[in-house]
Amino acid sequence: MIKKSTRDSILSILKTNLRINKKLNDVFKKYEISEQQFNILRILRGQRGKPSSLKTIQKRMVHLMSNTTRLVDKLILKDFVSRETCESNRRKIDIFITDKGLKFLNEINPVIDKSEELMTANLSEEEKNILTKLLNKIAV
Amino acid sequence: MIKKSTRDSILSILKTNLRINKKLNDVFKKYEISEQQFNILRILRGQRGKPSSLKTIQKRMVHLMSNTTRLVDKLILKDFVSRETCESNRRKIDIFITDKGLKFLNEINPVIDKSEELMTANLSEEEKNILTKLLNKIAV
DNA sequence: TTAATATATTTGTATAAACAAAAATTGTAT
DNA sequence: ATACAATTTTTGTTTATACAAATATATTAA
Repeated sequence: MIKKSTRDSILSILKTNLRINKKLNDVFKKYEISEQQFNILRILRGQRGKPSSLKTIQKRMVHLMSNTTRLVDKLILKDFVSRETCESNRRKIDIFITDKGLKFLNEINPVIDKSEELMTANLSEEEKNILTKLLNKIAV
Repeated sequence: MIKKSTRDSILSILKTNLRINKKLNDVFKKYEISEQQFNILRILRGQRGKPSSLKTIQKRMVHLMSNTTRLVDKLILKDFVSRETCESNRRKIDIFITDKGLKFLNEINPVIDKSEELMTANLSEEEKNILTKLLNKIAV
């Protein structure tokens, strides 16, 4: 028999995740980008000019999924990233964020940030830290 | 500027959710059922013989999504649920769990329960309760 | 009764995801 | 050098998801 505290906590995580995603997706939808595309842009920005390979992006993505290729395709269509084959290892491709991509990020990022602050507004600093600590002990 | 505690806590929720889903999906995959189908079966079992409409199921589902019809289709193919139009309101359909569905649930449920207990094994009772309480204050 | 509105479900369609297999390149052992 | 394995990316295919529109029935108001 499963403990009530266990079931409740797991269920709360799943449900809270859904609520968060819903709120975030409202923003993403408004800016006509998907959450995954947004995450890729942020990973690329973090590189500060250095290129990333698909593999690197994939490893860092929150939603590690198979089709980074096609996600990047879509970002290229929007002219948010560029792609060229890596000189030193021609299996790899180098992916960069463009100025347009950076500009877009600068526009949407504060909106996302504000949404996240709002979502956690009922928690104190300490509570947020406790929450993070507890979550990091789950399913490790 | 977003607070580190905010970003960390939100990110922890998203990532923990992914880890949990991964573990649960391992079980679901082994039993050749999807998480959503499993949840529908549990909702139906909770009815103890009383029928549910699609609407009812949809409202109770963790992943409230549009296509409950097609999920039920799949459960019918497996002979886990039955469907008939409601006599008193012919817009509705009555959905029941079959004996085969119940038997299946009894088989997979303890495996899921055990997986959930394992995932939260690093937390005490009290910690799990705190976690649930904190999560329920987010994105409400 | 008829029309308008609301409710419940189904269907169509476009997009995304999961997964496996293929293709291209590199590294290694013999 | 050749063959074999490993790495990285791409492609194909099946299934799932989101969303809108369509269908069927019921309810309400004139």
